[in-house]
Amino acid sequence: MPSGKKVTLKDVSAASGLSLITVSRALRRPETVQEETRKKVLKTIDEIGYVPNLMARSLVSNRSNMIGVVVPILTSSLFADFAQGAETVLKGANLQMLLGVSQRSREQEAEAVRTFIARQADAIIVTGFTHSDACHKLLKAFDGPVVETWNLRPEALDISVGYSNFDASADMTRYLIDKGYRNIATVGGAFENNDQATDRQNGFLNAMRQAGRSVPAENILAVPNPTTIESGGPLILSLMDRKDPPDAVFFQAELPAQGAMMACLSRGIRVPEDVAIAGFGDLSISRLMPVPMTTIKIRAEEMGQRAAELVVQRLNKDEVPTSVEDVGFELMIRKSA
Amino acid sequence: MPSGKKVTLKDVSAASGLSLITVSRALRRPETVQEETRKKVLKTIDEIGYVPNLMARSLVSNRSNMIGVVVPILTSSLFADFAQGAETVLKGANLQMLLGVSQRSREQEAEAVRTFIARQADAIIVTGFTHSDACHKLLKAFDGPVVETWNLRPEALDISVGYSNFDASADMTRYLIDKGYRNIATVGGAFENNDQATDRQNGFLNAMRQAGRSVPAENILAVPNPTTIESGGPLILSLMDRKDPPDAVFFQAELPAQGAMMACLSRGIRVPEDVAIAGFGDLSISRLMPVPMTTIKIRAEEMGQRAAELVVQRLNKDEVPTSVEDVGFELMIRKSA
DNA sequence: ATCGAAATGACACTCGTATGTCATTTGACC
DNA sequence: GGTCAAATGACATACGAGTGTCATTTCGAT
Repeated sequence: MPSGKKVTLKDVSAASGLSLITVSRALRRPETVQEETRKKVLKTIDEIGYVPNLMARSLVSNRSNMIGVVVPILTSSLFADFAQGAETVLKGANLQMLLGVSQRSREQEAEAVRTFIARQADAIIVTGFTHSDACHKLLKAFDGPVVETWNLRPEALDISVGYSNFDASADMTRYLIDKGYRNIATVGGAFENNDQATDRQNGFLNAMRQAGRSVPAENILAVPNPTTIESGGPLILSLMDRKDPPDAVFFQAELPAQGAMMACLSRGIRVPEDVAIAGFGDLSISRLMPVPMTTIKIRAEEMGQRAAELVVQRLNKDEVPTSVEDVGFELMIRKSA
Repeated sequence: MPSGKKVTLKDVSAASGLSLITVSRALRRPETVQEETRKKVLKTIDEIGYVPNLMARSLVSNRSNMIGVVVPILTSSLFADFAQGAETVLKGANLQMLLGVSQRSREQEAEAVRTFIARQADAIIVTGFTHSDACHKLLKAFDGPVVETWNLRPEALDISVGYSNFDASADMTRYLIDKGYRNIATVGGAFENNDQATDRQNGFLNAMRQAGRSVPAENILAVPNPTTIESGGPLILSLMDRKDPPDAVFFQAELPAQGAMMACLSRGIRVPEDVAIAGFGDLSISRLMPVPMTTIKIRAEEMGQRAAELVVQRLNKDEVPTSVEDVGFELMIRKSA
């Protein structure tokens, strides 16, 4: 273990022969000390390797400069994009991101939020609007900006940055209907504690209803949580084995859609001739697949950036004009449907 | 902004009518207070929503329970897996992960490390062995476990957990040679400040040399940093347009390999008949591609877990038997080469 | 009622940094 | 040598939690 001990301001003071106060001033208000003194301090700091203790500083200033961010999982491109977007903006504002992973469990989300609060985070960014009572209470009592992301809902706690999962899903469904598909199945996933997934499902059902289409129960399917590329293949193959197979399948998550397409192609099932496939999420590979995927593009990185930007604005006491920001989505009509 | 003010132990004391000391004891050494008192304290805490200030606690205990982790990028499945692995283990040990993204820049890495130290992180986990002088100095002076990951190198600072990029690359190269490919090209990427990429390149070159194969300069290619799925297609198409195109291309990164395969297939270039493609990284889709990808599996999540586990062990003052841990890799021989 | 132990409280001090008030030193200028 | 401002220093206090020492209160057992 590389070892040195903690070097404090006091050590800098001792090593430089200057008083603690002067050293402190040289760093915090350089204009109040002589240039020469300041240089001496900086030189000493460099020599003995002093790094200021931000925790102690935070205790005094009542600002930790840390921002808590909760994501359901990291190992999903979109959430990684989101986290990366947030991290970039936060770093630019000299803020440290605290990352928590909830695994889509309300308890883990609450635990992460509790930890952020205990660590004196200045703001908290969470995914979705579905929280446990405890978590809700914590966030409401929290003294700082709270951003809910990845969806739009009326019951926002404070700020929200997202897109309408309901509308996105409904738009895609309408597109499929307009395209003339008559036997449309849908595959949801990761419903637990997940308003995004629920809204996607409802968006589909609503659009179908509005078009006067009934949806037989066997056309509403789901893959286990977390959604993976592996789950799509077996599912669509079992669908295609039916005597009245669907002519279109709308996957409410991208990975299973990709897996489904791969499975179809390797079984000689043509996409979209034999079955159309639509996804949700638009990963970078989707466009390059053997049959480019028709899907919904989500601006995950931008969402992370905006969430962070709004936090920064709030913390700087600038007003935040709108507290609900819709970053939108985009139907990517390609070949697969 | 949800608002409440900071609630301190003192407030609990006031609200409960108990002295500060008793409240403190009720929490820290429950056996020294009466059961009834303890309950009263807990009830008050719940009522007024007290959350302990871990920063203040850390100041005294000299332990922040935060662990800094630097990754080059988050938006790469493997690094996300790695971070997720680390996060899971750290959370299990009641440790908070501080995530820093270096974008493969030495300066940003150094900056992240400096921040971790300033925030009193108890341990630091970095990617690779290539650090700026400043960063190296910081890590050497750091008073806590330092883990270098994603490679194995003799010049480790402290602990290291990784696999041999050199060997992995060399193994794949030998496999291609043994398979009878005679005109093998390679595509590297993200070489800047990246010992992993460098070692992969050298592993290839070394294996070729040992097999008595010369590698013409035009067979050594690179994609820009960061590596993307988009870069693979144009590159392999230009290769295949040569009058003496390679019969195998070893991509030292997975995404360009995937992009290359997709591009070939949509151009009617058969894989592996017209050109074999090998990758490095084995993302979950690789196995499911139209032509399953021959590649090298890296245990990214496990690497993150082990790095975190070793940190936890060290912090618990248990001995860490080996300070160099090889998590290995695996050649995944599939159809594409 | 008395004794003793357990429970609780009071006070001082620590961690590293920051700041406000006031005192002292330094140096330049006349 | 005297004056004044700038630079520096000393001291106290704060942030929130925690500990050590010692004093006081409470309560049960005798």
